[in-house]
Amino acid sequence: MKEQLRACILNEIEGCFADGTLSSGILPTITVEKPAHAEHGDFATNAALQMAKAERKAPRAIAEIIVSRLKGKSDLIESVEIAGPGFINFFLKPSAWRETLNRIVSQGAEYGKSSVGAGKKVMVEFVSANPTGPLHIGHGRGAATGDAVASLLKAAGFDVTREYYINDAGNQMNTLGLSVLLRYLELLGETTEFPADCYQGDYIKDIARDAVTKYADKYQKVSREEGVKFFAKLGGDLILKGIDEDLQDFGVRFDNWFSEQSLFDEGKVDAAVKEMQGKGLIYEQEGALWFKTTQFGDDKDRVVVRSNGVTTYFASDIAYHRDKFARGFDWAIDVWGADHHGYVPRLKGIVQGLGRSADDLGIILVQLVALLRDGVPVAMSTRSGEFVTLKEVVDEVGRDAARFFFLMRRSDSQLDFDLELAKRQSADNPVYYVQYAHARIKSIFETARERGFELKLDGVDLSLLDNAEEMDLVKKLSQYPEVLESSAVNFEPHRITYYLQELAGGFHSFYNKSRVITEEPALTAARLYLLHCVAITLSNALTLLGISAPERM
RNA sequence: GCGCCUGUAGCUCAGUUGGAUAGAGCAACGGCCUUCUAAGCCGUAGGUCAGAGGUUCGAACCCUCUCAGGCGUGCCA
Repeated sequence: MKEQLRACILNEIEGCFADGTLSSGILPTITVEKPAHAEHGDFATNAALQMAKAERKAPRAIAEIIVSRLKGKSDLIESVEIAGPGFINFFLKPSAWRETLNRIVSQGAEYGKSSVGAGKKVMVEFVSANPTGPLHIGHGRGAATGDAVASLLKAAGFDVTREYYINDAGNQMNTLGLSVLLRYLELLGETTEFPADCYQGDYIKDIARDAVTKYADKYQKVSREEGVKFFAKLGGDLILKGIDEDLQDFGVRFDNWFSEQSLFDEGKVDAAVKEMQGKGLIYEQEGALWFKTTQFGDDKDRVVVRSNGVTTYFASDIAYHRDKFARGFDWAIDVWGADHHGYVPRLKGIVQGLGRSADDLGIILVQLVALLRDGVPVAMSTRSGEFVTLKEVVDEVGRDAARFFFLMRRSDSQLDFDLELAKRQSADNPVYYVQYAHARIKSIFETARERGFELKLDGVDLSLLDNAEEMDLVKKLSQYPEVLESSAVNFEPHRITYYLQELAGGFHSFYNKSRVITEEPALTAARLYLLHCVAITLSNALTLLGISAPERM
């Protein structure tokens, strides 16, 4: 709708150049947007303001010229007026708005999707937590965000792959192996000292306990080195399996799980380092190899291979991102905890070092979650092992509420997650507010059916939808595709949660003002048609976020 | 010290990428259920957009500085 109008305006401006009423010949970059106040029309453009300088004319005079040409040119437009310093306000015909409803019905579950992505291959990599412990609530926000962004991009026409990068190489796996081994030995009666830098959580003891029942004292007899290695593998596999289960319960499924270790096994780390050396981007100093990230705007260069010959995680990152592009992805999106924001320049450096644009890597930073219970902070500390896991949260408040809460705020701002609020079945709780709207509509359809009204999709007189609440709803529905698109390209799923609350609010207002099932069959049919469209749109948006649209509540 | 992020109503946050009189939800106050789900609706009140300069027709948004908070700044991951 907006784009049609924009095209129409630009067309008339070109017309003005052609017949000499405007002379600059410079086509302005104009905005067409929904004004904050309804009295300013359905849409407004700043075209005349933008052209004032180049045309050396007063904005209002330019607006006059454009408006005079626009008259009668489009069957969308009811009226046009010039306002304020030179805005052109458009009032569209109600019939133009109502066309949205037919589009929604014909597109159904596809309504809102677009093809701006043009099939571009994009990988969204998210969660990627070390397999050294269960997912905690912070990972949950990353999971919800990554999954929603992936869905949004898919809906915007991108070819999306979801990937989990498993950090199964390096130090932390040894620490895991040692942690399990020590607990295992403890259970077998050995008195051992459990170091502070080992993983303290009870899940380590659980793994050790299982190992005792399964293997008895078999691994008490082997060398320490062999024991650590064995339990690192055992623990890593078990924990990863648990992570996968927790994610599935949360409604997140990955297309691919990518092992860091495989990069080493397949020689990809060496190959990546060699490639960068070949490009002169890696140099040696004090026995270590350094990557020239400063060349790409980083504060300092970063070590790739330490002087003891061991590679850093950064070397893996080079190899991993090189591999992503080698696999044919045009665009790589990484979702990180915001505490890693310092790594943005060096990762952008990798991508540029690979000969690509810095924009080929998109990074979404997800801020901390502050867990509350009735407004009181819940103590969380990874150190002591007393963190709140994603599973606990999902078990307590449910998948839908958890996902909605995680997505309610811009990802780079901190989030307060109140467990009691998330469970409350009242208006304070936005999840229920939105889901209730959907369930209420379904319930109306049920009642309608009992009273002999079936949903009609043909021959419905939509012009009967003319009161304020109905028109507001229709307009709100028509915004959905734009909201979806901007939400996708900006990685901002929170816009969808806001939109959902507005759409649900529009419905609830309508519901309280007007009866759907009336004595007049034509009006009833028109309103059912409208609500059918609301239900489709609510369901489409909720589905995108991984939240259910319940039939009844 | 340097770098990044944040600062909008009492609280939690939006603000369509620079547009017109800055918006929601909680909380507060006042109303609405014999009628399709009150898990709902309507109304009132609430603001120096941290502060100061600058850019221009026009700034919460862009630039500079100051203040406050958070995070980062390893040959750790």
